[in-house]
Amino acid sequence: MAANRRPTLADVAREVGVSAKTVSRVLNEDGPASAETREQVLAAVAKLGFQPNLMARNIRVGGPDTTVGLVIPDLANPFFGAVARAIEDVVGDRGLTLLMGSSADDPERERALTDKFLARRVSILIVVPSVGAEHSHLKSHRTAGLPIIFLDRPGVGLPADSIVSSNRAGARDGIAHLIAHGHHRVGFVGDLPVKLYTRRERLAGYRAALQEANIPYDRSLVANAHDQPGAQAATAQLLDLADPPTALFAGNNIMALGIVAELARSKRKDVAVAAFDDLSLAEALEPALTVVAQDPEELGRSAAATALARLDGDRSRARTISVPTRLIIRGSGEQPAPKPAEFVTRSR
Amino acid sequence: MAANRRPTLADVAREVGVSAKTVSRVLNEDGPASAETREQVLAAVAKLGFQPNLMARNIRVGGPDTTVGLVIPDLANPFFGAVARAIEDVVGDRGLTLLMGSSADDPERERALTDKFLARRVSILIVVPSVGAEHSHLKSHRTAGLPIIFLDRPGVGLPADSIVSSNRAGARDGIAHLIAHGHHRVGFVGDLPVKLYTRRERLAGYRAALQEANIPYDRSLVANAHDQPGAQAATAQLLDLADPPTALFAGNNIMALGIVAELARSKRKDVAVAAFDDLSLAEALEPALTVVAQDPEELGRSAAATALARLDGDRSRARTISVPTRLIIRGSGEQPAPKPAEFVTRSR
DNA sequence: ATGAAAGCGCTAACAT
DNA sequence: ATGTTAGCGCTTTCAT
Repeated sequence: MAANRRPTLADVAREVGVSAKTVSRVLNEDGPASAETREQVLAAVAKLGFQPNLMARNIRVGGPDTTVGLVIPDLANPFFGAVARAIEDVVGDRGLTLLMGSSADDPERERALTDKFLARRVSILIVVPSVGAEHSHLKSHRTAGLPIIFLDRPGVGLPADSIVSSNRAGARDGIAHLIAHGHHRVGFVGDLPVKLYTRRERLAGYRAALQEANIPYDRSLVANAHDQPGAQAATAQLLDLADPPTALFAGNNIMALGIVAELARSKRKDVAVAAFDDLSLAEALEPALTVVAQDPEELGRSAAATALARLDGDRSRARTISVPTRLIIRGSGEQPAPKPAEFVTRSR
Repeated sequence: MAANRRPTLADVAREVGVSAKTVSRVLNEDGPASAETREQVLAAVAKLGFQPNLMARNIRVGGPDTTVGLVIPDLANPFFGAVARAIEDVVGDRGLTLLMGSSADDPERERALTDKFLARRVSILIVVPSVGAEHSHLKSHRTAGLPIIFLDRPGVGLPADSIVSSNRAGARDGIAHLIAHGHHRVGFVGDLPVKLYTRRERLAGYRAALQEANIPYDRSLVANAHDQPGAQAATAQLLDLADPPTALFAGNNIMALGIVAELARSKRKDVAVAAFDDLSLAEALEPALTVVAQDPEELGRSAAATALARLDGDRSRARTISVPTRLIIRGSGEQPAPKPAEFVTRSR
């Protein structure tokens, strides 16, 4: 009825009539133990419902916990879900358990979470840095041998391994694809805040592609949004411009949802579209959505593998690993650009 | 350079020239402490990069850890991601940290994960039971006062709170919608294994709707798949039957992806479709996808709230809470049923 | 306002 | 094959 104290090693030992150490030995398959003792101990464990206190064990053993801490911005974003699954697969093979929590992209929550993980002595810390977060406080842990990996975005104030997508090149490829189909006015719908690493990199790729095609950068073609409804509104606004874009590029998967939703709502099939990051239904859209696909599995695997190598003593310089993206052409980028008659011929 | 030992309370105490207990007092804002001592301690903590060992603290204090353990089948499924986010929001307000891991729907991995959580003395355990898992071993923990909640599916062998969607009624509504538009041959694409609780409940809803409309159950219209490609293949097979379905119902979000993908691939717009669980792009499809939407946020909130009530001493009988679904009609269910003459000619 | 000693549950290092 | 002692890093209890 009442919350009775949980049984301890000593309780089991008393039940059987042996010492605590003997029970410990049986449970950890440490030193020898007679078959009879073992059985009695196991029986008592089952009878009492004993569950070893891992915290007490870890504190005595001194080593780190067999746990990997992962901080992501949003549990509900399938991109991070895929990354997390890949990490879990890799570290699971080493007997490590993945524990994850979300920062909601808030530096304070990120700090609180990492502190909790550190206080729990995780073996590995993998963080998707929040905008505005600073990481120099992790320096001592890193020098003390704790592998720290930044994922999707680089950390700030701490030389540590980073695993990122090749955002700039990927975005450039996507934009170039649109330009190749005759589009000179390409809208960019990016996420917020504008200081976000991935956002900046992808916008840089956008500008690079324009430059390569000798198309001037027009600030009014760049829109921002926090979420899908915002992206939807931003799309509507862009298309409402006096001199509107004939093609749109989504800065991430959420922005893509907004763009696609708005084009479907307004029944606009004449706008070419490409998006950064793949969507599960991209192929079923009409036209099917052309994307710059990231490789979340590879990001996760690479992060986990790098961390494990560090755990095994790799003390080489911190690396930044860039995971390539892949342009998947499905059709939405090939909507033809309207005849130039529409606007004044621009010099080139 | 080498992995130097992490500083402990004693190290900080030595640095300042006070006792360990004084440092402890300052850090936990326990007893009194002179302003000067406090500052010195805080300075030393910062200087040494001291991070209290939470495991050591918990072991001494004896209470449970300020942690909630969540076991889900798949980190990359956005449905569970949304549920997890809702749980985190609720328990976070109580200062609890959500830790989650995935069972891959494997009873053994589920057991290993729950054992780890128990060994870490989580305050709350929330589990999406794997198929074939048995939970009577959790009984002693529950009687010892640990809140245990089953999510999405009921547990086996243990009376504990369960939070589930109203699967049966939801599926019935979805099927009834298809039948109302003239469809008498409705295919069901369900996930595997067929023993899965949600799968069984939704199929029961399917059968109930047929019965209410006096349509005989035709086993050949029920297909199964593990994943999206499987669902795609199953869809193709169903449509290839001599007497094919004129409407399809997806048993979950993944199956829906497969059905939609296959219909897009084969350019079949004449098949009516409805799906259990919403998809992010459902509105942008042509026709837009009619769904029986679950409420993952409410599932998560409800699970968390129930758990917290238990933590606060609620000792009432275990409840099963059913979270209603909502039929969202978007058009895909209203494709007209073909005239009976049509499929006679389709003898190829 | 601060400190000393004891102990949380467990295991390392020595016994026997 | 098993038991004893000490101690992990922290907090409780009781001093001072």
